[in-house]
Amino acid sequence: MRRKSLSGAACPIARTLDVIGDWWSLLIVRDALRGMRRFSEFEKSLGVSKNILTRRLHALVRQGILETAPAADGSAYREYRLTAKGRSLFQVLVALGQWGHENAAAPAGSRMIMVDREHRRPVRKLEVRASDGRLLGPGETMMVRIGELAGASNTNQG
Amino acid sequence: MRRKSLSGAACPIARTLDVIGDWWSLLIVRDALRGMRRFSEFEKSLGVSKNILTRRLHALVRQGILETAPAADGSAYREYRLTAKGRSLFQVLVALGQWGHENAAAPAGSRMIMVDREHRRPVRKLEVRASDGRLLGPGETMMVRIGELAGASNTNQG
DNA sequence: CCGTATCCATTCCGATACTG
DNA sequence: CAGTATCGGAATGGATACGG
Repeated sequence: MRRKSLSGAACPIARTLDVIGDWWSLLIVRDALRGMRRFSEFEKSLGVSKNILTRRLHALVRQGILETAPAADGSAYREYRLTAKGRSLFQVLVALGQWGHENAAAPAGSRMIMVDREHRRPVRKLEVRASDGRLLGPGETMMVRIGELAGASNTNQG
Repeated sequence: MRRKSLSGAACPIARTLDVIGDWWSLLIVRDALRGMRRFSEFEKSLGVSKNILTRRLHALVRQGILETAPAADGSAYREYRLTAKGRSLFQVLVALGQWGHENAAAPAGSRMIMVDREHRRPVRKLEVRASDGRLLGPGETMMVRIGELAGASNTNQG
């Protein structure tokens, strides 16, 4: 039988899960927060097949989390942008990232990226300094507090 | 073909979704944070059939989010308690609740409950005062900030 | 009360092939 | 590049019946 809808639940947690409780949606939003807009970007990042990417993208648009616009590069295609409603999922992703960081082992060699909380995009140029003021170089690590971390990597699978 | 596992993903968000990305898990954790421990409590609260509740419960135990212990009431059965790992999902639920509160309409007449952040349980006795110091009574509402809110209701579906 | 065991319907995901 | 159209396999959810 069909899965029960929770869209009318009194609990806001349940209602949220009804909207973005599925697997791919949050990963798409994550990538969108990183600045991705084009179909092929999502496809490459997620390693998902076109048909289900299309389905998820359309579902997110239907729910007002993404919106389409003419592609910025002038091509005949559209791009997918987060709405305000979609951007506000940022907090959810921070919490998920933080939990995973602390409770699910990362594969060797993986790295985090920093996200600009104000502009809600990945920070591409960043100076990181240790407590003694020394500038950290590539390969060095430091602890960061929740809220500064949105989690990500440079691989193509998640 | 089979859904790809993200347990080895470099991104902590993806790893988290691999663990608790499914529908029921977070709702069970939510109820556990409210103090529920017994099979029948979850069953009644979620309105889920026994067989899938069993499946989800066991999965959560396997992943170290819940653990079983002899029932506190001395009966022959077990109860399910959150581990530290499970309790730390609190932040995720707060974020989900906050988003739903702001972006998914609540049905008429639904109410929120307050959660004690330190003990991570619902607050059963609570004085709520308006900015002028007046004590709010039943049926009155006020805005609360994220972090004070974990979302819930008094219905049996979510 | 707390499950286990079946059975069925639906949904979801992935591969592949095809199109403008 | 950005999809659409099928297809099959697998996991999921729900109903129900049964047992300790």
